[in-house]
Amino acid sequence: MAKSDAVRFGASDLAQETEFLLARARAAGTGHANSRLLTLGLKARSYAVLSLAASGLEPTQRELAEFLSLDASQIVALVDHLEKTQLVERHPAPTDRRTNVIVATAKGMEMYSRARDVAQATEAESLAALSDSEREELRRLLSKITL
Amino acid sequence: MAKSDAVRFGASDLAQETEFLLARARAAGTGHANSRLLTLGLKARSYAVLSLAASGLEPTQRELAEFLSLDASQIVALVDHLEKTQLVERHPAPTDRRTNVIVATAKGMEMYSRARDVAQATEAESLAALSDSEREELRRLLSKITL
DNA sequence: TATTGTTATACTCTATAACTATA
DNA sequence: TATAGTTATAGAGTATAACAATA
Repeated sequence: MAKSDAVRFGASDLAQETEFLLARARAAGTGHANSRLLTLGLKARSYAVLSLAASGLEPTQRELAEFLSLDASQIVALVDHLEKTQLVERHPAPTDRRTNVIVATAKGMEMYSRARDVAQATEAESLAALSDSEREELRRLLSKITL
Repeated sequence: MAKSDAVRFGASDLAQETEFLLARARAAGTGHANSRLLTLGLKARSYAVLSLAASGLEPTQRELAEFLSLDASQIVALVDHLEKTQLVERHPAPTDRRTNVIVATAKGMEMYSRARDVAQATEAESLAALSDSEREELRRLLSKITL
């Protein structure tokens, strides 16, 4: 049985469900991104944290948890790792001593620059079947339902 | 700090990445679907298996693994559970005694009918921000990159 | 030799609760 | 009382390798 025989299920009810297509697309996309980013010692999740740390927006850990749909305790582990590799730092917030603001170090900024190139190349590959205007439309629709 | 303060990151580079939006949309969608389907004793993954079992396409376990992007060993557990609750049956394939074909029982067909209604209602809710034509366009774009 | 289904195992991810220090 | 961060832990999801039966 050839590996591509399962394409016949493309006609199934399931394959018409947007939720299923969404899950399938992101499984493929995240898999791709993880294997590429791994060459830089990052994964999709630590890349996301690094990106926000490098944004200049000075996110707190609580904000990272909310925006990335992760639990606060997971952010601790991710920031621990990024801090250990000296890509980000925890800065005490001047207004609230309970709060840490996460900012990228110079090394982190440089790593982010490289990682973003990798991420964008990966994305282009994942969306290779779409035209430029279709990619733009997909992004528009996704941000409409998710932001 | 109010919970919705993290929307300010909507302007970040990360929020412009399709991969990130994809991951976010499916996390919300699968979460929704799981909690709704749980009232029927199903999850998104067992619903997907049941759907294909009920399709009349007679998938093998290997085909289920491939089409659902899951490992063969995970299919074993999912089919075990669905078989234990008498929603599907393993039928020996006439052409190859190694192979099982997974088919829905009468009870499974009836359950699928109800579960599909739930899944479609959930999907409509997840995509509430989109017009009908936008939903159709999103589905078209996703199936283009994933099938 | 290769493949289907199975079992076992380990690793990652995710969710929960409890604790501390601050507010 | 409530919140930010932390720790610990358990459950779910995922990946890998090895095995028996069959091709």
